Amino acid sequence: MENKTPVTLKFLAEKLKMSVSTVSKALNNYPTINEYTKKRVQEMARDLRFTPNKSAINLKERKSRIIGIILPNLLDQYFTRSIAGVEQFAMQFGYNVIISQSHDEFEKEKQLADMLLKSRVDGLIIAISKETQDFNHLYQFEHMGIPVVYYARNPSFNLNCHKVLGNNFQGAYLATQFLIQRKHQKIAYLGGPKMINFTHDRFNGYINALKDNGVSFNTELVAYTDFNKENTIKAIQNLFSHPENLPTALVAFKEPILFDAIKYLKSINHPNFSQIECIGFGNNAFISYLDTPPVASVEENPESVGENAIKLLLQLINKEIELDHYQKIMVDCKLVVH
Amino acid sequence: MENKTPVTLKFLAEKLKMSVSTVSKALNNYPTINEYTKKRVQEMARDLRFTPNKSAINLKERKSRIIGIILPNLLDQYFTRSIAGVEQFAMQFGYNVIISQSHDEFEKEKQLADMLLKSRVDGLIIAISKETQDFNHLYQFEHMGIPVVYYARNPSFNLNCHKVLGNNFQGAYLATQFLIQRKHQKIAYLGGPKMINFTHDRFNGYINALKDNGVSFNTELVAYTDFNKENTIKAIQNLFSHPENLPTALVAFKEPILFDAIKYLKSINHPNFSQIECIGFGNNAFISYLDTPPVASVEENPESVGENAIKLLLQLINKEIELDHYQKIMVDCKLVVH
DNA sequence: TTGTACGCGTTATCAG
DNA sequence: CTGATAACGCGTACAA
Repeated sequence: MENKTPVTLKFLAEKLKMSVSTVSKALNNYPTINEYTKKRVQEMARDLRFTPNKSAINLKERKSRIIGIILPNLLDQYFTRSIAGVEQFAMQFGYNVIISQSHDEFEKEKQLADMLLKSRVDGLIIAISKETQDFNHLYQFEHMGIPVVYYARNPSFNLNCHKVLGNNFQGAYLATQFLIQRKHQKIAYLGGPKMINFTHDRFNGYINALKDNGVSFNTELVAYTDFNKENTIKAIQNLFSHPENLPTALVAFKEPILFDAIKYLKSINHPNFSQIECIGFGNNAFISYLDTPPVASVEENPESVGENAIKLLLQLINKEIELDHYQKIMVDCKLVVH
Repeated sequence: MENKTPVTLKFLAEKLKMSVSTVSKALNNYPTINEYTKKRVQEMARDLRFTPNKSAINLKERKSRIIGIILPNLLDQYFTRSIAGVEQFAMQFGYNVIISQSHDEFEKEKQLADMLLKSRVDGLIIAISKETQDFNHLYQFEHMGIPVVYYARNPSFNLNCHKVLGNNFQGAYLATQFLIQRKHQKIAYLGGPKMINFTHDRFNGYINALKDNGVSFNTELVAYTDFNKENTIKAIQNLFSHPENLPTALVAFKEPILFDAIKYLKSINHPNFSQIECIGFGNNAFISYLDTPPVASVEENPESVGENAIKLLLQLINKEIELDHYQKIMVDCKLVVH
């Protein structure tokens, strides 16, 4: 099946003994083209499987109808779920989506940003890597008039940018309040890496829920970990090391980490294990398979976060919102009781 | 920050009072350009943040250095894991990757294929949707000389194409053999949707392991389900409905389904529950949190499947392998004991 | 060593 | 109703 000559407009035109412009117009259903001519052209195009070259169109139109997404990790369900929200809306408005993962590395993120810039995406949605402190690779986009929406992960506080974020404060507040209503007074908080700045918001939600409900706060009930299992165990050991302040409940910043914690407590046969009630962020589908599941989960609605991000981005692309009129959208969490 | 004039080669040339071609050559480090000129051009390009327009280059070079990936679902860890293998290798050879999900719908898959075709990807890696029977949308690629590698999911038997598949036969064989070695004689097989054709391979692996080890086969020990929990429960009820043929072990085609099965058996307090040993395909990371985990998992090495797919695709792109010299690569599974 | 001219595939303008 | 022509941004033979 030789294919020396790609099927282009010119090729069709030669076959049909017409001009390239007529062929183009016929295919695009211009009203000024004779019906019979249209038929001929369109049939020939179909038979020869003519496929318009998007690069040529992009070049001409000076836009690509492509949205770029950069996210840290496709193995994290939060992000894959968020994509669904983006995709659906983008498609609906005639945009395609390029998904790429930074693996939480700054260098990789920069590389991906450059590639998307060269591809002249019409907009970028990004959840920054945990290493990202410098934003030059992203400023470039705005410098070229390409809108960027930061989502899921909050960049440094004083950065002027468009953001769509989960309401971490409210999520942690809900969780803590729920546990208080279940008569817990010693509620521990297990936080995440401090450089991920939603850690603070969640902590504040926890603190405020305590305060608003008249439960006293105790630093012995707070510990931090990262995504490393051993560090989580250390943190848990810490939390449970004060006999006069033994936690009866636990709020954790992320579910898999919570699972590690539960597993550990169970493994050491913690005396009050069966009374301890836990809540984590995530609402992982696997919870239904656990024998000692968390009492509830903070559902972060990542699809909705993605949807809000793409909606905002499309408004920016269509200039319904000024590029430098920075928006901040918060998506509320929901408490799901198991 | 106005940006009326996009920074193009022409723009740079005017600024520098040189010709466009000189600028182009300088940026591409042509040996025929004076060192001093190069310096000037490159500095100016950097200062003005010149970013080459990929559409223009694609048009000129008649290729995009982009690989398209279509897969059914980003929520399935098998597929997201497989992407890692593809990405790494593609990047290394200067290719970028466009990931898109068909949501296991034929129409969506067709739509995505068309868009990738228009984008003139240099190659396509696809795990077909479960609805895909017709392959015209994929033939188009080969018709235009663009190689396609089918991976993870096996298209209909008599389709001539390049394939990279998990060795499902071997995986099921390993699992069954392992259970036999642990003295099981009544090993049930829980298969998946019949239209997903690896179901047959796995069943054959099961059968052959039985035969090779002198264990008799019994149809009462075989049932099929899909991804619906209720159907799984029905299948399990079926398997355990013959008192004279009660399974003591179970091989399941996919882990989440196996978890449903285990959960059900536990919920009804099946008398010999604690003796039953199970193995499923997947090796899900959450297994470590289960109280009654499968005794082992069939690790399908999706990263390796992805890696083999991209390697093959690159060979096809580089014409190291003829487009119509169809290849079939099998990636072995590994048994992981928990 | 640098510049000129052309073409990649498409669409839009304007003339016929 | 149809066709010639220019332009989008870039790379490269060929000319100077």
